[in-house]
Amino acid sequence: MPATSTTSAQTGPPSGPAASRQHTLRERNLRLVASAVFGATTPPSRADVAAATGLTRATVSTLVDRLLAGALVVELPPVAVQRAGRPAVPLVPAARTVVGLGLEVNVDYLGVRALDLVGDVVAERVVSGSFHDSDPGGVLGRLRGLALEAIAEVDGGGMRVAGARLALPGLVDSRRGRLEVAPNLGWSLIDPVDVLDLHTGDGEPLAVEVANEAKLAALAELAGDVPSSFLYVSGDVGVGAGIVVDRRLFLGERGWNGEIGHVVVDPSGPRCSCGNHGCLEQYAGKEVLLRDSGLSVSAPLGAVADLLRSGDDAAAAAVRRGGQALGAALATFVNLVDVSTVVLGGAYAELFDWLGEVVAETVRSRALAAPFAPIDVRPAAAGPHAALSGGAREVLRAVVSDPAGWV
Amino acid sequence: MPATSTTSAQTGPPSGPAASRQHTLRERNLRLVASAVFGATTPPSRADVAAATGLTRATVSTLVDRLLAGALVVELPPVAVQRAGRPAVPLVPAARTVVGLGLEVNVDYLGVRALDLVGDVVAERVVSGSFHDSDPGGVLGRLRGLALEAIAEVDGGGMRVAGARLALPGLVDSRRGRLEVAPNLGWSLIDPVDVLDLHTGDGEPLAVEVANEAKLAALAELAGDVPSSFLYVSGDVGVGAGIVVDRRLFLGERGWNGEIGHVVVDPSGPRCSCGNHGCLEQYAGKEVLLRDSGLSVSAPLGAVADLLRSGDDAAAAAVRRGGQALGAALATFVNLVDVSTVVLGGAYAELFDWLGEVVAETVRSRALAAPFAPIDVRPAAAGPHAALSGGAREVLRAVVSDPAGWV
DNA sequence: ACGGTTTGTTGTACCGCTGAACTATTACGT
DNA sequence: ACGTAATAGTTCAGCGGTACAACAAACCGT
Repeated sequence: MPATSTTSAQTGPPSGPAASRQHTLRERNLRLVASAVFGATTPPSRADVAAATGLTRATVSTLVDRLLAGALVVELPPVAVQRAGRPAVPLVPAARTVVGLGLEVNVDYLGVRALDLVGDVVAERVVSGSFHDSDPGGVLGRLRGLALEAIAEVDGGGMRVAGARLALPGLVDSRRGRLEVAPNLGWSLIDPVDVLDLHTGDGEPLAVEVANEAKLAALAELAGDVPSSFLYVSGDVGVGAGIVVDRRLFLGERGWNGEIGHVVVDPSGPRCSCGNHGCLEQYAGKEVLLRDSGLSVSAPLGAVADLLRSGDDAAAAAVRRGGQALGAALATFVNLVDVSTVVLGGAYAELFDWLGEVVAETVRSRALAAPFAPIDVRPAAAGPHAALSGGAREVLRAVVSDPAGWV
Repeated sequence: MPATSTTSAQTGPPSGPAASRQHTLRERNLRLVASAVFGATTPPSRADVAAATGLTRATVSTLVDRLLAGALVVELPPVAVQRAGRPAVPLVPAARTVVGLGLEVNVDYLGVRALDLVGDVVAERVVSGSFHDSDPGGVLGRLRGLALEAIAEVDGGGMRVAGARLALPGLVDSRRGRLEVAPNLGWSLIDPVDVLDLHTGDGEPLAVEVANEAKLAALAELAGDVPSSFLYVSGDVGVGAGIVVDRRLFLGERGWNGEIGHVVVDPSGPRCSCGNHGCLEQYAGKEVLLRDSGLSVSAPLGAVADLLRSGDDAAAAAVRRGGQALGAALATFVNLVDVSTVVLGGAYAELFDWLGEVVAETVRSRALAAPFAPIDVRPAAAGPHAALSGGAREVLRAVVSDPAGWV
């Protein structure tokens, strides 16, 4: 439609929320029903869903039928409950029908993981390596190979791939799918989506969105027993964070938030690569912890844990110093965004037994809201390569929150 | 309805989003139309609204009729535009029909302001004073008196009061309407809504919500030409902030975010009342700026401006030091929440001519995202007592975003 | 004066939810 | 064994709300 150059008002094009038509009701209620089924602790019946959502059983029935047709939900055999009345048909997320793909390139590994709606891993490829100052094209080509294998496997099982998320350790413009800079990879100004050029089994182009690694790892925590709002801190060479409020990522203006690694802990401290002095990374970065423990910066973090277990003084001091710095930076973080739970992931999860208490004490003594709402510091519950699961989950969340597009 | 003790599923009560029925469409589209009229730069016609929203002219007509009936919108006389066709009827927000009430208790004044949908001030009462370590009951009683005067005035003009927001300089639990603590007032654990006990002209109880002063002041900036996401920093005795993303306040878990005053600028700095060392308030708080300029801590801030104008060295040094500290803290803030515009309000707006450049330079040199998206530092555009306008605007925003409740 | 153009209104069709009646399937009491 | 109560799920008329198309209103240019 050409611009009809209607004059007068400058209300602009339909930019904001769209008009609600009849089918908008369908979409919204379909999402409501899907959320009720996917979010329930016990497989609910249609009647349960009706009670939980406020819709009538009639409406729920038609909506559930649609979800069944789309293979997002399946019926379990009616369970004989000791009670009068027709037995209920439990509804559960469908296994192995629709999957989300998580992709990741990190400093020491790259990988792919496919999750289905139940949360099961249905395909996975992870390879270790060292990707410091690596060649983006080559590395992404390898990742593409892994992804194609996973897609083929998933496709062979008769499943559909709903989409993919690529996790990268750097500043990502999610909107344009562009990596601005990833210092630890030595990458800058890359359009990884073009390089990956992924397609589903039937040739359709596969939607790949790019996001920061720590933020997707944060989302992986939602699979476990975690409050609806928390900070997730991913300790690695760099230190990044994801802010989750109400089970959703808070991204700020462009998704470049959570850069806790460059909170200045002490302006008279050592110089950081970012140009400032005394950034958190200079106290609690993985390489610093290794070095101050008397190990090689390329050693695995488990070596520090081994030293700590054997009572090594240098390692204990390094971890103590790092923990205090991390606690101080987290107190600032908590004061600025107001979240009462902190999840320590990555290297910090591995060292939690020695690090947790120091961090918790420091945060609690410095956070303003601590007297009113105690701050919980806990280790990450998601397994290794959390960003893979987080990315896959995010794809599936989009499916559940807009089932209309998949039925 | 008693708990029917239905067994099986634990989907719980209808807690999340409610079911969408036919009238949900109405509500949503009514909001859409209202937003189109209220957000337009030029008074739009029904046809313009239809084009902007994607609704048909028929639907827009019926919805506009409802807004006209509810006196949220009025028609202007058709303007003879030099063009073929029937002249359009411009629609504008209705003046002096519905008002929002902003209330505030601060350290050196208390007041009430009533704004109508056009943004005009239709009633205002502000009294100066010193409320350091004051008696909550007495002060809130005085505020109640001012509010009653304003309500009577508004009511006499035939307007309806849609609600009220109370701004307080402290930690507020917005959900429960409770003030946890306001150090500079010397208040703690107050339920101001009960004390105020406000009613509209026709005896209905008036909904009063409590919020932090800096956050409401931030919302006042939305009246002017400001990007949709920004940080607002309110410099006074304490230093607070509001985070606005997408023209909405980001509140974190409980609305206790933005406590930039206690970002540690230098851990070897002077001790702060919060228990830490080297908090921003110890460098850029109003009293520190006055003291370091060689003035009494109770002097008005204009005195510092006078000294600066006359080229006083001590004042210049104090402001320079404060500006650098503020810039450093803001860089941390920007790194953690990702917002590319910083609005300096309160004392900092008054001193912007001398402070702005130092702050901007410091932020730009330290914020990680600065090379990719330059950070704009600007003075607040809202007038004095910004929180009053922000609170009133917030009430009206609620009306516009749910017009169904007011027609 | 008359066709062309844009605005706003009227009436019909259609879509999706509700509510009530109906069927299906179990438990329980006699 | 049989009827009654209880619960789950389905069917169908009714109704609210939007779209679409036709129409009336008010202006322009020639």
